[in-house]
Amino acid sequence: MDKRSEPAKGDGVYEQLARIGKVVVHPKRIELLELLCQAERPVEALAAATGLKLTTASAHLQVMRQARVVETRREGTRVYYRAAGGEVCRFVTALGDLARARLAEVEQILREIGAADGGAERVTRSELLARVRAGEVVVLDVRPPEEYEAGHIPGAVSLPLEHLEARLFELDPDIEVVAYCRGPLCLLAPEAVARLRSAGRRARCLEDGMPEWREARLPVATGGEASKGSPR
Amino acid sequence: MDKRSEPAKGDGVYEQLARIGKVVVHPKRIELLELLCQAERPVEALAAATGLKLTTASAHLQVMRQARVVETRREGTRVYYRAAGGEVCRFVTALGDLARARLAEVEQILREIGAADGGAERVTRSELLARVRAGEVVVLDVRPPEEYEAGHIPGAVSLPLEHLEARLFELDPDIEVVAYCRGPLCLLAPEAVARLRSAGRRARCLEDGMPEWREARLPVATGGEASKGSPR
DNA sequence: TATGTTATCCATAGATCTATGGATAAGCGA
DNA sequence: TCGCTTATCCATAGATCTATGGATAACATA
Repeated sequence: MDKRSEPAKGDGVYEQLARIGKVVVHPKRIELLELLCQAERPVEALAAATGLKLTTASAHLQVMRQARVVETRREGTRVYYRAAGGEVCRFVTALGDLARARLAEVEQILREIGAADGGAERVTRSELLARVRAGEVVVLDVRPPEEYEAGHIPGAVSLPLEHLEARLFELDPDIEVVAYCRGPLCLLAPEAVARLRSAGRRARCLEDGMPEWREARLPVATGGEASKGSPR
Repeated sequence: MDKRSEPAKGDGVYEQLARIGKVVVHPKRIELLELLCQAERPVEALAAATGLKLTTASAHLQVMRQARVVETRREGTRVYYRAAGGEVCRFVTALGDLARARLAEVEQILREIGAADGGAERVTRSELLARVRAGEVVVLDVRPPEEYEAGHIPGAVSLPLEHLEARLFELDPDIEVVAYCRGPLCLLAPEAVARLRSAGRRARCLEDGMPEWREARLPVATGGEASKGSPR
């Protein structure tokens, strides 16, 4: 008669799968999950990033935790949430791929917002590897610093979108820029490329983003940049 | 003011993803989707297979259709539903993988029902390929005939679980049997293996099932068997 | 111990979802 | 055109989900 304990409820396998499905039925939860696939964050930051009230965000996170797709870590008075493993990111990626493939609306929206501008001209991962090795391009990580620190392409420069103009001088004008961000649905890199181009630079987006890079088993670096930033 | 038309509703990208998420929030819809990843079927068959009333099944299928994860084909008075593409199956697979990885309950349930019995002793796809080439094993497709016809491992014998005992004589007792079914969550192959063993045969399950085989880009045959069954 | 910060818990009103029976529609064959 | 089969549409009652404000809990620090 154990009816209140959270883990069990329906005992069929499909009821269990639906527990996870529940996570992706709400737009904000998908957004949260995508953020958590980039880096861990405290509740407050997640609420701010998604435009949710603190209590609402917390409630959503509880749902996700019950489904075991996120885990937490406490640090003082703060609780850091993170994706509970590679399968989680793979699942979100599969969801995104499916949506892009089947829902014309998605591509449409991406186009309208301008994210699709680089669609035909994205750099493949293997091309990037070759050209970066040859010193022909510089790689730009335009995500927020905490995501960069949680994992980035080795050798990439962290330059969050909001500092792009201010720190433009750091980039050699004669070398092409390849920007990347969270993934195909993320607008950061396309926006960066647009701005770089209007500043007269050569710039392109990388195909996909960090999760896909990781998934391709390519090397990932963590922590701050060696050359700049306080190593705190 | 266009508020009733189905495709648009929320226009953010995440609202669109949630349209698809909605499909997997209900256990029965996941079950339907998994069936549809194996073969197309008319509504009535789907209702029967999942234990739903016709109208309820139809309602679920409408939801899935709105999300564009299934497509239909009309044949006389019957409407055949099918998964809307490879991304759909990939998505369901990712969901299953995630559930197995994160929800201990799933493995637990599978074990209880007996599906996990072959866990440690499943045959990998590459091993199967090698041994079947060497003529050391016979491959058994224990799914319903319509699923076999929609796509099976080349050379596999169709022997639906319910006919296993009746047609046991067709199998050479001296050669090992490798059975496969829909995937890691499907109970057909494990059950078949259990029965074969209790009949004194050597038998094992293939890892995963048909969708994963397909996903691995291995060859897939369609239609009935060359040797038996009307070729209609 | 008192205070402030960060997050969770709780109750609830309003919105959304599900199952179901009855009516309707689309094909098929006589 | 008249049944007959298969599937969809419609209205609805009951269940479930979401957002939110207020209370509570867990820490840190003075």
